[in-house]
Amino acid sequence: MPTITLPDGSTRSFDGATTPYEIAQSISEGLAACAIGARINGELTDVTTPITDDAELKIVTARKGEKKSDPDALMLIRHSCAHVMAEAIQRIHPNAKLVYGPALDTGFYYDILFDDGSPLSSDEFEAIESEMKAIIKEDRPFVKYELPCDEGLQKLTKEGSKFKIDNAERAIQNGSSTLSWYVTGNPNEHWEDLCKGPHVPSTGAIGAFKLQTIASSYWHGDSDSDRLTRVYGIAFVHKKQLKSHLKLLEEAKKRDHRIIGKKLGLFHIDEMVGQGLLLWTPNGAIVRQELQNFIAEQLRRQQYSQVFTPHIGKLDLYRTSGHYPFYQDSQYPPLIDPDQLHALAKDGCSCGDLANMMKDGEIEGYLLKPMNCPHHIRIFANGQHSYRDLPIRLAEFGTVYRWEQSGEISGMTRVRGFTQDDAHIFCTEDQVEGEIIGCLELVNIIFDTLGMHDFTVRIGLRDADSDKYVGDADNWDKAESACRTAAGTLGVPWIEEQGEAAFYGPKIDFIVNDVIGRPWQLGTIQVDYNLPERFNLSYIGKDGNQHRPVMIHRAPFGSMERFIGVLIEHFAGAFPTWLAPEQVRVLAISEKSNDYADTVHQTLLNKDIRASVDKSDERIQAKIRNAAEMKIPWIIVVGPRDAEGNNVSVRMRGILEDLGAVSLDTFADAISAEIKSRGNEPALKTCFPDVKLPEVT
RNA sequence: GCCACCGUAGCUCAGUGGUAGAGCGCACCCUUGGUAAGGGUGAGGUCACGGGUUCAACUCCCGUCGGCGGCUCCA
Repeated sequence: MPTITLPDGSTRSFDGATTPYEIAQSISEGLAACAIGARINGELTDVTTPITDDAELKIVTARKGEKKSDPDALMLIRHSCAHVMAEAIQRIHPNAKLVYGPALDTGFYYDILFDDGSPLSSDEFEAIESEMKAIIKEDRPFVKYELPCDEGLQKLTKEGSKFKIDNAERAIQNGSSTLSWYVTGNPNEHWEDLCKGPHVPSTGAIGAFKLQTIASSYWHGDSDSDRLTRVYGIAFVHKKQLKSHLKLLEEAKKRDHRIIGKKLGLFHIDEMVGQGLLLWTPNGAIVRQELQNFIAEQLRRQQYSQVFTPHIGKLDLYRTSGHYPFYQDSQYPPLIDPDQLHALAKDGCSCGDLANMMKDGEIEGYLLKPMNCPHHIRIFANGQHSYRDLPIRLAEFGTVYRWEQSGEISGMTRVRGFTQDDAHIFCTEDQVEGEIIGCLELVNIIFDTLGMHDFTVRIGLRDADSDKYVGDADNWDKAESACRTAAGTLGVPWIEEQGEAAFYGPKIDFIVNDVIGRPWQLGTIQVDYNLPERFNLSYIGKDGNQHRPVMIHRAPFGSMERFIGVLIEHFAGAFPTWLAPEQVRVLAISEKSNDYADTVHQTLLNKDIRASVDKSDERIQAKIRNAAEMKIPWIIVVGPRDAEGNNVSVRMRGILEDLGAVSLDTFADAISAEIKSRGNEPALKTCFPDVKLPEVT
């Protein structure tokens, strides 16, 4: 007599074993018709999964008209669509070996091995899609059958797919008592796949789908293992959702910083200079400089001391810090001391010998710095420090170089040379918490000013069972609790991850997503017990004895490159006035107004506004369009009418029409105030108090 | 680093085994126009680079470099 509790709290009793489908039917035929799955006691299941005991039940539905579908419904549909796709692919490529095909938040994929020398190409998408459509049209049921593990393994062994055998073995290892298959139709007649499920009741429940891209992956993510072909797709309850999703993706692509960066002339990556080595072009340099000025201002307020250090340092420095040779694979090779190089050449040293010497660290020379900390440490170590001097906060926009894997390099977000908004704080154990809070305050101010509220905070804690960590347990506990307390001051949700700490201390990371939904770690705050030890740092305490300071590494925005890359996408290139490379463009109505346009231009320049003037012989319509395309926040149009009254006619980015005329001085002062206040005193409000900003930019 | 795909004018892209095209941009000319593309003319390309096949390669094959999408990695 199972009693079923529904999400609204109501209960229903049944005489014997039942299923979510039967329960849905008992509620209404309409509900049953759109039921595609269920959650039984929180677990996602088929609609046909038997219920024998009391349970909490949620019926997962997919209705054609709904605007937004239940995430559970999408998971079911996508997972089922992966099956349909696999069946379609195997119809076309009978020898394709299926590996693994899960649903994702963003769609689904299936990993497939084509070992008969006929790799899949996206040219075949159309053919696959039409097979899939046929399967969906047939509306064949997803039928589950189970076998005992040994019997199931026997069956798989007979079929001979090591991938499926592996999947089954993993399932058994994870505690499955049986193995299950899903047949798309009638057992022994139609296509089947080893699968834990759950699935939609029948293929017809897959409302709309599209194959997206073809990529590659490794079996088990192991680069020495089989290379698989991964086909990505997306599926929805109905066509309309698919259409709007595809449109969203298209819009997102337009925000891609690589596209906007080119169009707005923000940066350039040159084949001749090198992969992953970013050239900041004049417009991008302005954005970076403004942002650095802003950060530097905050650092001064927080009593940081700015330092400058060179881009290279002796290998010994990095031997002491441990960066060399531990991280050799991700560093540019050392610059060998010229004298030693000549001597080695004279001795007939081969390239192989040299490579081995480098590997063993037996050479003299310099390293392009992979981190700024060793230099900053040597600044601290130069001289004696009293506890009264602490904390000492050394800040630098320090450029570092790392040999990132060639396949990883992309746009501004993954590069080989980048400038961190770096600082190292040397403090006492008791000061750690306050210093972390200070770092987070800075993060808050800057994210807030930029309107970036969509980020995740992750605290990396140590794994209590591991002995890979340096520093004593008490200090770790203190530092970890300091991270928690500090994170609590941010006012955004944060997650804790055990075992994610660096070996030398706990950390706080900030993660944002780019337009394509890829997560990027921006900044990080890390407590470090290791380097002070390695460099034997000390300060004189109240007791007159030497004590070891604690170090905090913090680069709240990570690198200027990645941060601005993300920022370009955040603003879709439409930077707020204070950051915009070109803040105002003055358009002369005709040649007759060129002189006045020059006057206006000069007035703006005198107020430190980044303005330009367009005196080309285009019509005003074209000039406006050109300026708008460049996402310039303010366009002012000047003609004889304006010249007469010493006015300017104003257009603001984001508002489609002409706002009307305002006096030149009023405008210039208002823009100037907006820039100086970094957007806190909007010029629109000053010049046109009645105009309201549209909600969406 | 690995796999798939791609590389044609400054940009976006079309194209073919017989030495190349469009739109935008650029230059010049006409136009002097009050709020999101006025008109005309012209200049620009060793078709990424290096080999090979061929009577002939931008096109086919191999390699290198670079891009893109993944996988793996990111102190």
